[in-house]
Order: sequence, then C-alpha cells, then structure tokens
Amino acid sequence: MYYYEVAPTKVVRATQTTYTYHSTTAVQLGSLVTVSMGKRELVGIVLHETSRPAYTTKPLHALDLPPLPSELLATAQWIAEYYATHIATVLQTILPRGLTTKRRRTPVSKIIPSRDRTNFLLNKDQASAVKTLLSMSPGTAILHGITGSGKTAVYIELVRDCIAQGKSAIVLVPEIALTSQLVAEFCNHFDTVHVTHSNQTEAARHLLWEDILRSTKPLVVIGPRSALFAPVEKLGIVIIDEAHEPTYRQDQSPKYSALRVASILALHHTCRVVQGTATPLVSEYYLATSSKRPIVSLPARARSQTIEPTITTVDMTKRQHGRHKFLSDILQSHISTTLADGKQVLIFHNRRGSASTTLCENCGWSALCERCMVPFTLHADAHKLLCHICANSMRVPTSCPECGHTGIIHKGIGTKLIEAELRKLYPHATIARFDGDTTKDLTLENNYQAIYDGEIDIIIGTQVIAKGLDLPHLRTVGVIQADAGLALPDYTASERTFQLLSQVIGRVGRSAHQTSVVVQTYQPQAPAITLGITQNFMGFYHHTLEDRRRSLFPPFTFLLKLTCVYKTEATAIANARTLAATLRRRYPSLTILGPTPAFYEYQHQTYRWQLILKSSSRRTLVEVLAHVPPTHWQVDIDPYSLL
DNA sequence: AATGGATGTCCG
DNA sequence: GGACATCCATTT
Repeated sequence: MYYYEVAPTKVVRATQTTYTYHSTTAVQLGSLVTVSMGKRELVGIVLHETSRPAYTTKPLHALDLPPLPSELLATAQWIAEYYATHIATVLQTILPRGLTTKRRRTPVSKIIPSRDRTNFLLNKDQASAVKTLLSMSPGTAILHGITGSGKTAVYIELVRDCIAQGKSAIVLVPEIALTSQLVAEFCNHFDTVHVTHSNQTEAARHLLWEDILRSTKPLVVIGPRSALFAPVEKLGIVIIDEAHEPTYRQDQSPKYSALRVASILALHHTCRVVQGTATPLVSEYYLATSSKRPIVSLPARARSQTIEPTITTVDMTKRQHGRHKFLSDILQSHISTTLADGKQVLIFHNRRGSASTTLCENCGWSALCERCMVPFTLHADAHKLLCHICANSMRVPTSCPECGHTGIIHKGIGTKLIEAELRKLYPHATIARFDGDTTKDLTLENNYQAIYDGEIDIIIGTQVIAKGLDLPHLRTVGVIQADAGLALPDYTASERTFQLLSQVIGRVGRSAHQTSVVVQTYQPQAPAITLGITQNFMGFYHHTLEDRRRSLFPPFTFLLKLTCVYKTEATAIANARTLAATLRRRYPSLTILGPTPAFYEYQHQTYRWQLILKSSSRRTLVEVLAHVPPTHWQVDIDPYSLL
C-alpha cells in the first residue's frame, strides 16, 4: 500500500493544507486525483509520498492525465508561501475549472488576421539585443525598447531559438484583445501557437490546458498573466510584453505579481525571462541594476525612415488656450488639418483621477453617490449621472436640489463629453469612442480592422487605446489633460502618468509621415509630464528613485496594506485602531501608518479604513499577517497601489 | 410542530 | 470552505 499527501483544490481547514490518502498502486508526484473529503468529492494534487498514518485513510483515484510539471508545482507552493495564501486557493488559479467534467470537443476554426509582414530582417540593435539575451545566464532581463523599436522581432528570434532547443515558450501579454498583431506574427512564424484569453468558455480552456499537458512537442503559449501556469513540460523562455502594465498583478486572492512568479518559474526551469517595455517599472529597473541583471536597450525606431512627431504642450492654466474649456485652439487646428487630409486623430483622456463633479454654482451642492460618497460621473448622452463604483445612477438635475438655483455646472471631463463636443465641432467626421463603458460590439478588438484601415477619423479613448496599437493612418494625437492621474493619493500615480504619456506619444512617429502630438495640461512643469513628453525614461527613473528613497516607498521598503471592512464607520475605525495598537506594541520597529480612511472609503455598503505597514524585512510583514483577524480584514502584501 | 437564522464541529 | 447538526427564537 502507498500513502500520499494530497493537497485538495478547496480549502478544507484554514490551518491545514494536505491530507493523507492511500493507493494500491504507485502514483507519480504531481498527479491529479479525486479524493473523498467528508461527504464531498474533491480534486487534489499528490504532493509527496508518506508513511502510513495512525488514523485510517481513504483511497485516492488518479485522473487519467499526465502529472503536472514539477517546476509548476514548486512555483505554486512558492506562491502560497510568499503571498501567505492557502495552497488550495493557488491551485484553483493554476488549474482549469471543472477538471472532472467531460468536455465535447467542438472544432475551432482559427481565423488569423494576416498582416503583410511575413519576412523581416533584424536591424543592428535588434540583432545585438538577441545576441545579448541568448548569451545571458538563466534569470530575468529587461528589454528596454522605445515604442516602435521592434521588440516583437526580438521576441520571435528568442522563441525561435527556444523551440529549436526543443523547449516551450510562454509569451505574456497585458490583454489578449489588443495583441492580435503580436498573435498573428507568432502564428506566421510558429505552427504550435496556443492562445489563451479571458472570454474563452470553461470547456475551451479545459481542453486547451489538457492539450498542453499531454503535448510532448515544444509549444508557444500566448496569453494573459494566467498563461504562466500553462503546464508545459520543458520551458525555455518567458517573455513578458509591456511588462509595466498593471494587469500583471492579480488583485484578488491569490494576489500575485506575474513578474515575480515568472522569475520563480524560470528559476525552477533554469530558463530566461525577458521583460519587454518602453517604460520599465522603476522598482524592476532598480532591482535589475542592483542585482546586475542584463538591461538591453533598443534605443531607435526599427523602421529606418521615421520622422519624430512634433510635440506641443498647452498650458491650460493660462487661459490662452482659446475659448473652449477643454479643447485648446492648437488642438482644434491640428484636428482640422488632419481631418482635411483624410487622416486619423486619436484623443486620449485618462478619466481615472480626473475628478468629475456635478455642482451648483450658487450653493456648492455637489452630486455624490450616497452609497459610495464619490462624485457621480456625467453621462450626457443618456442624461444620467452614474456612480463608477456601484453603478448607481440618477437623472441629471436641471436645478439644484438644495437651493433651487439653475446654475448646475459639470466640472471634470468624461470621454462622452469629449465625444459630444467633437461631434459638434466636426459634424462630418466618423468618431468612435472606446473606454470601460463601451458595449461588447463596440469594443476595440471588434473594430480594430476599421480603425486600422482608417475608416474612423477620430478615435477617443481611455487607457485601452494607449497600448500597443499600430495605426498607419494616424497623424495627430491629442491628450486632453495629461496631469489627470497625478491627483490620486498614491505613490505610483506619477509613474502611471509617465507611462501613459510615453505610450500615447508612441502611437505616432512610426512612419515617414509628419505627425504631431498636442499635450494639454494644468501642470506643465510636473516631472511625469515633462519627462513623459520627451520620453526620457532614465531622467524619470532617477528622479522617481530619489523621491521613493526620500519618502521611503518601494523599492526601498516592503509594503503591507491592511484594510478593515465593517458595516459601520465606528466599528471599522475602532477595530483598525485596536490592531494598529497591538501591532505597534508587538513590532515597535515597524513603520505603521494610519489608520486612515481607504481611498474608496465607502464601498459595497461598508466602511473601509486602512493601515499601511513599511518594513525593510518582507518576512516581518508576513509574520504580521498572523496577528490580523481572519474576518473583516483584507490583506495585500506588496501592493502596487495604495488605493 | 414547523420554519429559519445563527453558531459550532468536523473533514484524512 | 461547506455539509450538517444543534440550538433557539419566531411563526402558525
């Protein structure tokens, strides 16, 4: 008789992770099994062999699948420990759901949009980047390539080498929907490309996972952060495209950073990780520098005859930008010229952080969502005010509910308002807007071809449009309010602003056409803006590093965010204070900030107060977690954002 | 007596 | 985390 420690995929006891089962035949470690737990049947993973315990055991039943790669299993155990999460929660994210259900195999017809770029030659920079990356020892490297420097070509060469050695490659992308170009190029070069994405059905996901697990050939797996957990047998490289994107951090349990996990997975597989980005994360860059990891740059645009865009900064505070409240004369003239030439305009607005309040000119009453205590956002086309936290809505008041005055003004700008104004100014232009509010058939991916072909004259959008789009007809980029995100009370606000600005500027200057960027801002002197406009990453890096050193934020400290959630504000405060006092007594050397109200102080009918802990020892922060009550508290170690 | 909500216990 | 028992209060 054989005895095994099995980790179920459901949390059975908070304090215990494995249970002993027996089998009459030997089972490989990492095998997926079903076991009976009380009255339930659970899926589990065989972790170790063990000796016969004192109590009687139940039998395990192995599923008809190859065992999980040991490197993946080791990574799962590392996540559980590093992020102080139950292993069952980790297994739930790395395994497909419904493992025991039989799936019907529906034939999928792969339609891949073809781009006329089947053959390319690497330029000097690209070739030397490939050479450096191929000669480096296993571990993580940063590929710092400015937008349009041809990082994809470098990725393809690296993957080609990896496949030639009989190993698989995992390519992480921030959002699969926006990377059809990257997927298409990989499909052109490799015949074993598997793509995972979030709107796959549970069955499709399961089948794909099983195909990968059973495959003995080297594969290319492309997908979002969860693609890291593709059960490939031999892993040769992990490529993380646009590695600065916040989507590489999962904000639900298990909270993890795909960048960290990738380096651990690579450590177990003794392979390389390449983080490709134009704007590396300050913390990652610092880490690479201090641990002497390679940083490879692609300093020039890949296509030879490109013209740099002309960039104009418009100071919106000086009242010299013209009569319109958010479309300056300069931007309007650029739009007119571009439209007259039959070319495209892209208008970017970072809505997050740009306070949009509806208020009374007379008494100062403002429209707040009573459930969430945040200002409503104006949706002028639907004559509604919408709360962006709880989706609560109300009609736009024509007069002030408090004093009856009719002077209701709408401060702050939404993309819908921008769209309405542009339609008024340019009635003959085809305008399309893409943001979080757009419905399924209006998403970027479904309209990509029309945008690419230049059928749309003016594209308006939020963050989504700043990312890797390659638009040949684009001539003018307008940024409505570049400083919009700077007001957020977060240590990464400036970094995000810098990244967005660099990226949106990178949409133009990709060809031999004259292009222009108009950046409107109320803070033309802010470093994130001036350095973003000049795409001066090194300048921004050194500036930010000094800021972080002075104010003690990552990479100079570890952070732990503890959020106390209660139905009433008084209990939330009281409990937050109690824990703060306990921790201050127990850990006098820790920096404990707060309690303070969380950024979203009132959300889902609960009050939130938070504590921020700083320590140079991450282990101390993990130890602290043991003192946090299991209920009413949300924990986030290494939070990327303090919001 | 029946229903339902809250709380406690156990799980290999 | 969830299946189930047990306790206790309220309804009919």
